[in-house]
Amino acid sequence: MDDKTRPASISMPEKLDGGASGPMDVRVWLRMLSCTMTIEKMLRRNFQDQFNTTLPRFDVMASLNRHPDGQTMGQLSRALLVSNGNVTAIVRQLQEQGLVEARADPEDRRSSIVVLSAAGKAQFDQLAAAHHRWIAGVFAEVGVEDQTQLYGLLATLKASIAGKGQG
Amino acid sequence: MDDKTRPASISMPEKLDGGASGPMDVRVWLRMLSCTMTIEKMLRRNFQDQFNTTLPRFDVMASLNRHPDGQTMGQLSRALLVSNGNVTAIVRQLQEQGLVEARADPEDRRSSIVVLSAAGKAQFDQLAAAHHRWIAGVFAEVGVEDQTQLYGLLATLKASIAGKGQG
DNA sequence: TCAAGTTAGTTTAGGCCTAAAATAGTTTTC
DNA sequence: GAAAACTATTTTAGGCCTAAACTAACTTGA
Repeated sequence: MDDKTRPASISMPEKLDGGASGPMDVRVWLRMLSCTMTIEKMLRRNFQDQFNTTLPRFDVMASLNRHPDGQTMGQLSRALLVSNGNVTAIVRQLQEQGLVEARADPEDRRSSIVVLSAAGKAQFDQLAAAHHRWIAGVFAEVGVEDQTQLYGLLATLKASIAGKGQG
Repeated sequence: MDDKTRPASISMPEKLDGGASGPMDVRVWLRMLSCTMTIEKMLRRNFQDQFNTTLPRFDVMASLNRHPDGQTMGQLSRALLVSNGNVTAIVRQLQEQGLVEARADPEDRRSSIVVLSAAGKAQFDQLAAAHHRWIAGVFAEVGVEDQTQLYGLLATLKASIAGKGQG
């Protein structure tokens, strides 16, 4: 295959995380975007290569794992912040693989309640362990103090975002 | 339209940024992911609503703006960390709108060199100004000290990522 | 009651993205 | 100089994602 098709799997987008030019807020944003995209890309690739699954499917399974009684499509959509139609497609795939099951909602015939199957739960445990290993690898050289500080600063950013409209 | 289709435009994915459970590194990752996705979503929506364009197209234009002599498809692909085929499609769209031009590479007939057109440059200036306003809005309540600290911590993370393989 | 409005979910059209295969041009090596 | 290897790019198949249109079912209120 043409190996140039695939960007280096664990390198930073140099041009995106521009050196030291421009206003500080934009520089922070570009660096955060660059880190996030790089990690996300690594996760996607690892999920694909090692488990033949995808990050969005993992996200759905993780959400269902936190809700043993199941969730409706709408609850999944809101929890994961993806569109309703998108959830439809992802859940359908998980259903085809027997990883989740849908049962009728006794209180609302429009809804069905999606739950992790036994097979899904078993697979999720493996996925979650691997996911944690991968994240730990990425943060290996960030001390726990720095992690805590980062966590706090991101809370500040999160609050700032919440306070802002569209611009 | 069904307004539930569209997730709240500027809220956080509660379930993703889980409360205070799990290992610190995963918590940091989920919070960073959540902030990044929220900001990215806001940018996409604003680009769409206010300029009828998209973030990837802006990224290509930004890269070309930094390279007045133009870039080949491969250079764009590497700079933006997206696949070659993807660059092909985005550049084609920009070409159709007259925002970029492609000229033959005199030294390699396989390549063409893409440059921002005059119209493209003019539009980019507007887009960049708006982009900066939006980012400034998001970081409005994050003090410059905090921004600097965040920038440094992300550098640490970036170095940690670079030091790690696939897991 | 029953029409109007609301809500849950699916479908559709279209953009983004990747990996892999295919095409075309360039370089290397014998 | 020609075959082999390599490189730049495009094409294709398929997953992710959204907004908007649509269907079906529930709720409300006169």
